[in-house]
Amino acid sequence: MHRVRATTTDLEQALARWLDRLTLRSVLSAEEQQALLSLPGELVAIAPNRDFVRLGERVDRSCLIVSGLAGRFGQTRNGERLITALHLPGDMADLHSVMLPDAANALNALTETVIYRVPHDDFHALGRRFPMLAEAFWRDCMVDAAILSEWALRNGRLPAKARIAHLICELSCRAAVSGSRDGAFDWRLSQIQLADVTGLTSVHANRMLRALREEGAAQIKDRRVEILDWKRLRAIGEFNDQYLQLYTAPEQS
Amino acid sequence: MHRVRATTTDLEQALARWLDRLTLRSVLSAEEQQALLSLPGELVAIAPNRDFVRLGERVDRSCLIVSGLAGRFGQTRNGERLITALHLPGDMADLHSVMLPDAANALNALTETVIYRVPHDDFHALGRRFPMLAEAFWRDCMVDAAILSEWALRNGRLPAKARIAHLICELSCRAAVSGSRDGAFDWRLSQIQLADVTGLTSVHANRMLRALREEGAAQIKDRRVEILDWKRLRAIGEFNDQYLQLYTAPEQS
DNA sequence: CGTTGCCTTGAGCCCCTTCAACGTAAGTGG
DNA sequence: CCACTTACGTTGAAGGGGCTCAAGGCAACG
Repeated sequence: MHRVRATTTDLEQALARWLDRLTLRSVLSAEEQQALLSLPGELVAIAPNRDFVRLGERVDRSCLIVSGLAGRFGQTRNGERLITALHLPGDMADLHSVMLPDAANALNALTETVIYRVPHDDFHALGRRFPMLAEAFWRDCMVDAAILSEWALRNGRLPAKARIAHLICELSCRAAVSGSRDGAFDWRLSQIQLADVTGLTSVHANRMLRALREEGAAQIKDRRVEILDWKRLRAIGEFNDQYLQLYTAPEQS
Repeated sequence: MHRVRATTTDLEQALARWLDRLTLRSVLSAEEQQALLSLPGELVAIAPNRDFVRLGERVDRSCLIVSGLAGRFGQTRNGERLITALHLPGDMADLHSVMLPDAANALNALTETVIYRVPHDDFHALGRRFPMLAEAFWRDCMVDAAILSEWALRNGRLPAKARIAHLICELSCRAAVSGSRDGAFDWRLSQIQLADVTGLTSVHANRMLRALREEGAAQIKDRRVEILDWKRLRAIGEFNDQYLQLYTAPEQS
């Protein structure tokens, strides 16, 4: 973990994406938007497979994912792991820590990842100065909670193949490849990590990926996923993007 | 569903409990506390097994559980259900709907339940007048999210018996029977509902309950659970109450 | 050019499900 | 007070989805 220079455009892009996420569901004035984009912080590069928030640690900053991919990890006594959240560039991965600074889960870089650490104090200051921003933060956290709730249902009640199909659909939507649904996008998850997201073993995840490939739904190759038949994949995963709240018209409240 | 009279003391108690929940983690002035206790609303009794928030519905009020027990339900295409949250008296079951009014999950009365419907407008007004209350609301939602995250881990990576033991431990803590851990408390969940919480079938939930009874960990009888050996139950369920945030000293921020 | 991490495939087993039957308690209407 | 219904709990037998264990392949990397 070391400080990073020369990626300011990446940072601007990530902040802009987060702003997009917020304005998708909350109404923010130009001044509020500018204040958000001016949040101070520190760019840090994290090596693959390293925690940048450790379990039980008390944190005083939240992490915006600038590039790469991050996961929230839970772990049982005998070392089995479950990933309870995935965070793409433009996600404020642990905004919740502003309210609950004692990390109940570790945050781990699943690939080479660059994060931007923003002090909690600045969120508090911003929220106090602009109540609508405070609302937007709260709302953003609730979207993450809605995703988690969907994951609980998926991992609790869907069979293995459906779980994987569902995840592919979700990441396709969140990566905003949209437009043509039959397309391809970056897939940085190893099969081991995929298994940790879906509550399976990597052996079985592998077999289910094969099944999805053989029936022409989707295939993963060279760190990319190709969606061969969106409708079929969506049907297998019983996927409905409503919970992602992507089309919630923000309302003045 | 009909209006209710004559339970004003129950209501006061439930509001007081919710206030306790909040002040456990947030610092609130006397004025803020009074404002919270004065929240307007409507008392409604819900018959067992009835939804009081329907899937997809747009809601404009949040529900405080006054008495009874409520569950948040997810459902797969072929009708399998999963309960992703349980709410006891004193819980504002869908405070999150203040930020996301489109219900992504149904809320269901698991027993005869009385709720107190508080208009979203009043939360907004309160949050604007008292920023610390807005923070307390946000924080309260994050505690529910932390519980959900733990449930995802439990249902995704623990075997059946451990899942049930874990749930019993959690509800024991949340019901605040505390003090002596080896004790008894109300248990209103049928085995079918227990299975829907833990992602099992009721048949297997039944067998695991028998196992827990036979090894002297806990037993359920006549709508009550008796914890026979707290340490053993806790070990079986790999339970650690940290995620419940019960001992988080509230800090001035 | 050995090491390391990940993907792939096979064989056998087990936890949990499915299916089915029966018991019990509470409620309901005659 | 008694048939009838309904909901829930209990138990057995059999099957399957996913796990475990094991081996081997490939690509990247130092």
